[in-house]
Amino acid sequence: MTQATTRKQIVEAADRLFYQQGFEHTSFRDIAETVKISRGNFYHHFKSKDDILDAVIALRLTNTRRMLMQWESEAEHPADRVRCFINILLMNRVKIKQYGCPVGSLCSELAKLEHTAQGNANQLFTLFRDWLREQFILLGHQQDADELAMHLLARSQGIATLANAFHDESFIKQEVDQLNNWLNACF
Amino acid sequence: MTQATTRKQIVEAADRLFYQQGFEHTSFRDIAETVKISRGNFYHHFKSKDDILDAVIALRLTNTRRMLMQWESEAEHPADRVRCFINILLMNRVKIKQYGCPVGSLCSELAKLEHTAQGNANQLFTLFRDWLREQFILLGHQQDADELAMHLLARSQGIATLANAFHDESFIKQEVDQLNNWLNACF
DNA sequence: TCAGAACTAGGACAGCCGTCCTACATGTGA
DNA sequence: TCACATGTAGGACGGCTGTCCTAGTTCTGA
Repeated sequence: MTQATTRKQIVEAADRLFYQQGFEHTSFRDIAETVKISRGNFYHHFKSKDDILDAVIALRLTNTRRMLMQWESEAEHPADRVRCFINILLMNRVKIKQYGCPVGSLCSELAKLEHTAQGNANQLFTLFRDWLREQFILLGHQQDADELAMHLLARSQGIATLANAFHDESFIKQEVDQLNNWLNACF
Repeated sequence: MTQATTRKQIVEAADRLFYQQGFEHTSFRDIAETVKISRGNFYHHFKSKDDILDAVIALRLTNTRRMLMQWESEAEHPADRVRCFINILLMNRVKIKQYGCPVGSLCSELAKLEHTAQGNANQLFTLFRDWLREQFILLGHQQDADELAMHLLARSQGIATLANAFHDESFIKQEVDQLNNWLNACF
């Protein structure tokens, strides 16, 4: 197997496991068993566990950028683009119910660990924040675009946290309706 | 030192450390150094680490109940009581910026660990949920009291998560203003 | 064909984890 | 005063952690 594919498999397994079990709670053994690779062999591809975390965050950043670009091309009207964002709560509701939001839970964990990768992980939030702000500007909210973007991000985070805590999918639907109403009142 | 005081010290130190560093990331050594007690000596007071977690959750439940009762006695009008709830975001804004919400971050972590104490920790959320629902009923929202309670809880969680991720206190103030406006529109 | 790079397996390593044990100190009530 | 419960210190334990090493295999290009 080429280096590229093995490395990719490791990063993708780590991505999944970090989301499901948390970064600290996921050991090299867990990843090794998933990828079916020798435990001591990671260091040919990564120089430390933190290095894997960096790669996972980089992967998520790339995937997120791609998703945002796709939303832009799929939906012409900025309001429809924001609706795409709101809709991921619905689309991922089963996983959110089980594991919460991948961005929020990672940032929370790294904050508690005082981990140096905090800044990198927060870039995931910043990506959404900047993109949403852009859309709100296009909707005529030059003054309060960032405030609206942050408000929407916060609402989404709260929905994910409570849906996870109460293991309740229907709460997501209920709140997504309210978010769409809120958005419609924005323009 | 009597058993009661040592036990209390352990629980209070664990409470603080679990909040600041997370449950898994906090070791017996950490707690032992804080309380200045021998590491192997915990088992005279607790039979396992999970046992300490149970005691910490019990402590938080007691403190929360006391706080809710105090709000009820301090504020006659249900809207003012809900304002007390909203205000803890402001009062605890420095700690929230640093460590997030103690309830939300604990529940998120335990969910990822698939820990048996998940249910106990969620009781903290339920405590607030039931109490808020009660207030909304008194405000004349018999039909959607629980929905409003969950909505407010989710908003608070989101605010805490983002304030923590962006290390931004001012965002809390900004959103608390919006929450108060939302509450005023409720009755 | 063959040298050298790329890759892998498996185990050694130091250190930390939660847990448990034993020996000792302290306090308390008869 | 003394027996006994209560509380404590310190270290042993098995197991897991991330990291590193070495020996062997596989691949690749001249």
